[in-house]
Amino acid sequence: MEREVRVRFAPSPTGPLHIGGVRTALYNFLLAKKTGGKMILRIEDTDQNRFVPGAEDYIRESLEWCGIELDESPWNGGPYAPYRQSERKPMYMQYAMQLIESGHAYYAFDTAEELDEMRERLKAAKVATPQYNSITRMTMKNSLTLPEDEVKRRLESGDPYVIRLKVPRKEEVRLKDLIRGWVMVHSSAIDDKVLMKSDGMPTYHLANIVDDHLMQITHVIRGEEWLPSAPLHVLLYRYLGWEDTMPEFAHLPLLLKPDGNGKLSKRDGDKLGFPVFPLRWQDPFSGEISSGYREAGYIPEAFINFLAFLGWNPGTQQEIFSMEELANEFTIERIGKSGTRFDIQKARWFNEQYLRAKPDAELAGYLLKALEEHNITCSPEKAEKIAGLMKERVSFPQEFWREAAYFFVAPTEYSEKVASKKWNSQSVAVFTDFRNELSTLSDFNADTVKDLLVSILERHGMKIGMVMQALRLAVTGAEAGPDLMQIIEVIGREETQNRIDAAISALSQYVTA
RNA sequence: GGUCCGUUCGUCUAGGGGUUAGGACUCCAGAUUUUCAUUCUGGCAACAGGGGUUCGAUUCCCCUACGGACUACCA
Repeated sequence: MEREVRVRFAPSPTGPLHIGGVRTALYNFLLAKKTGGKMILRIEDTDQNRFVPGAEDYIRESLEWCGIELDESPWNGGPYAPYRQSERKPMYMQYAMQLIESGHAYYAFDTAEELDEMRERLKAAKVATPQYNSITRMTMKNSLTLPEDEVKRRLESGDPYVIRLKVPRKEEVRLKDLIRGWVMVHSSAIDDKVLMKSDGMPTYHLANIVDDHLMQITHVIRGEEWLPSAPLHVLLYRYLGWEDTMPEFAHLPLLLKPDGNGKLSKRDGDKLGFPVFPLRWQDPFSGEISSGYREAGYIPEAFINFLAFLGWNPGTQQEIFSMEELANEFTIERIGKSGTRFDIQKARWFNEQYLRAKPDAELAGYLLKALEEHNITCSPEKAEKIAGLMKERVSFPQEFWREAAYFFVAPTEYSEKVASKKWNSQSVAVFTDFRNELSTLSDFNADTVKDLLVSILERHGMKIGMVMQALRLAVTGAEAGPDLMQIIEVIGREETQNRIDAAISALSQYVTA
């Protein structure tokens, strides 16, 4: 009997959700969606010292923006609630006790100073990896070395203690990773990890295994940084007697810096000028602001498409995928093994593709919003037309306003380059006729305006190429843009005439002969 | 340092014992356009190195180099 697929994304609310975390969440979601399974979100807040206000809301809002839907979460509940580890605190101790009783864990009373001392001592003795393990634990203060009655006394008197896993001295721990195949680690490389902290909270390792088991998780898809501790997790499943329902593991390759070495960090975004977080974030302590993809103008579907391809591909030539399509095509087998260098250029390209695929009416909304902020009124029809003219020349929605302001505001500055090269007495003569005869047009649209211009040019013995750039300059002040006749149609007859008049007087110094 | 993971164009990648090693982004050139952009066409550009195995390795194995992660009472 195949179990229903149940995957989880388990972030810590210690700050804004990193883009790598979003990808991890996405892959989990995709697997759930493909298999008709369930997607669970669990908040791993076992470290009270690292709690950051607002981080949990940020996670929630980020996933919503991305279109990653949760079947079970702290916010919409589920059959295995609660979904916050801090609220599950009472559940963990019994499993730690179970491990102590079966001889797989023990109490340890060492202070931080004593631990430091031990590590220093080992370092001085040139031990490669100073760690609390099968050998060193015999020199420390724990229930393996202390007399039974002293352990009892310490426990009863409330001495601070932790519970550590008793990792065997010599044992091969094997683990099958869906992406990497069999991974083998010798138990001597694993230290006696703390399972229960002295504050009564479990560590990640214990809480994670207990919750994944209790929540019937079938696949653990997480970042590669967890691979080294995965064998430890296998041990935990084994000692708890849960090995037969242990989830499958898939460790995702990391997202790397665009340049240089190392994994992608917050600093890289600042340095290279792109966001590393889905949403804008203001640090509640320092007030520092980090930019987000949403605010930068990325369309969530494009962002998701881009993210999906960072380490995964469908094996076909198709690149544009909706969430539905991604879910249909997704398989863990097609996730790559090697780290992925982050390339913002590709994200931008995806955004352009999505922007161009959107209907003009929808795009008009972006423009309308910007216009509102600038106190400019505009009909939806006009905004739609402008959006249609502009959409193939912008990468982000906010550029609709930035690049198309001349549709609403007459130019106050003119491109020096075009003015000096194209503005002359001949073109001024043509424009004078043109602005006057515009009034004679009974039907004012791009076609009739163009016909008029062509006939005037014929009269002057000139070709259209000789004046178009100058006319564009007069009307928009810019060197480039969409079809000029369309622009004129949009801004209207009178405004066009006014702008030509203004340009003729403003650019008179360029007229030489 | 130790353990583990990885290595195909600048980047994301397909492929896989015998291929002109394919695509996408970027970049360059040409065509189209009233300009710019779009679009179209074309171009530059890769199997980290050394040993094996094999008739034949980019593909399989080993070593080296390089890169990465981990090495906390953080996750």
